[in-house]
Amino acid sequence: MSVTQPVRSPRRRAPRNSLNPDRILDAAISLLDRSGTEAFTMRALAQQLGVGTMAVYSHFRGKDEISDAVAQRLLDTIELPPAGCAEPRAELREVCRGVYRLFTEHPSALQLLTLRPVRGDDAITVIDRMLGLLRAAGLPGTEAARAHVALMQYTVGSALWNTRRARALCEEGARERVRAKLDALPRDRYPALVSLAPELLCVQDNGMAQYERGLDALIEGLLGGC
Amino acid sequence: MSVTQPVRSPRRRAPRNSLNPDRILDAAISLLDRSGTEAFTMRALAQQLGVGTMAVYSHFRGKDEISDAVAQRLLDTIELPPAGCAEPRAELREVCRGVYRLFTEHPSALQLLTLRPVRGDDAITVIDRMLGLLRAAGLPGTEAARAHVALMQYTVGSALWNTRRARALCEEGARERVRAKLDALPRDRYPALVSLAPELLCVQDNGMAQYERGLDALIEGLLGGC
DNA sequence: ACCTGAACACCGTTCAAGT
DNA sequence: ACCTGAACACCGTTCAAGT
Repeated sequence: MSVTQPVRSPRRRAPRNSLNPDRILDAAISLLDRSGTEAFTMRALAQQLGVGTMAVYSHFRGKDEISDAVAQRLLDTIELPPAGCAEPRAELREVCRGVYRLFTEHPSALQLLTLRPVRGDDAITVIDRMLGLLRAAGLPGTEAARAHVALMQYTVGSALWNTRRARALCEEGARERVRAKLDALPRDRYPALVSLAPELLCVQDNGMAQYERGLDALIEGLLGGC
Repeated sequence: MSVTQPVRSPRRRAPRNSLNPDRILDAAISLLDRSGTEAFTMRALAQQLGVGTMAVYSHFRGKDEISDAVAQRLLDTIELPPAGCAEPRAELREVCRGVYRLFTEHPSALQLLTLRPVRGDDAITVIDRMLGLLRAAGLPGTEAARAHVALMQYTVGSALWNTRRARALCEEGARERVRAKLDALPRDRYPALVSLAPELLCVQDNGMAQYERGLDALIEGLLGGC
């Protein structure tokens, strides 16, 4: 028997300084967006970078530090409307939509944030912007703070709800199973649910539209007659 | 050298049928509440039950099935107010508060739900109840479905936000670090944030009160003049 | 049938070593 | 300094074996 060369990836030694924090974060985000938090592994990350597993540790203390940096970087990419582009109420709406969009476009960012308290995970610019708009809309200080937190909570909850649903529907025959379950429900025990089942399914298929409806209601309730 | 007995846990063979699904779920919930999802391990679970790791597999297909069952069980323990105890609006509020309370009392339940799509994770009774109340409050079918989803999203988001914050504050000196960071912010770049920093911190220290404020606003916005 | 330990294929990370 | 593979202490789960 002759000695054969290894078939799988006879990876050469990576050239010096080919790796840097930015390249690592790019790869991490792409990996997370493509395959989710479960597949986000130091080994997978290194492989995507074409580098030995331990090479990453020269640039980050460990996986947690990478996760923190990813979260921070994504939060900083939230797209905000130009300042003063509309009346405060409408502009506020746009800011919230920007936050929602980020979280639905990067579902794993949201998961990262929920999994573990993240160091310095504040989207400072966004917070300041929202608070300013709430004050401009006529809310006194404490009320503005309260309203801001409520808006963020609703936004995070909506994004989470929708990505969860999206993931669940990916499974084979999930839609049919839900349908069958709803149809099998005793009408006399759950009258409202059974009669509104189609509406419920339809509403949830329309993530962004549903988010905006609730957002309008929440803003209306928070700002009131201001 | 003499052969010594093993010092650590010379656990006897567990008596037959001492284990059952309910006991396992109890242990799982207590473990999750006490130590969080990170410590929720098949090995830790078995140890808490005083049993070999593989014993659990005689009752559940695997960890995922246990997680599903835990989620289902917790959702079924949501405490609801007696039906017809108040006018629909007030009763609806109570139902939402019940959902919020469950999620803040069992933070890991929320994490379980966000980590993975869970089979049959519907709190059927709660959904039916909320839909019924929304209709009783005067909303037409589609609007009731929309409102229900919005309320759940806000509730989940609030609970998540607060447990996250609670966990973050557990860390040594976390409070001081946040304070310092806010103080170090340039006032001219983030005027609203800097001036409202105290209010922001205060609002977030008051989870349930903040939740109820936002809830009232949301219900107000959703039901409007109904 | 129910419970067991050994073993397997993973994971994050430590360490000593190469360049 | 940056990158490497081997090794360690974990994890969920498969398997063959005990009672």
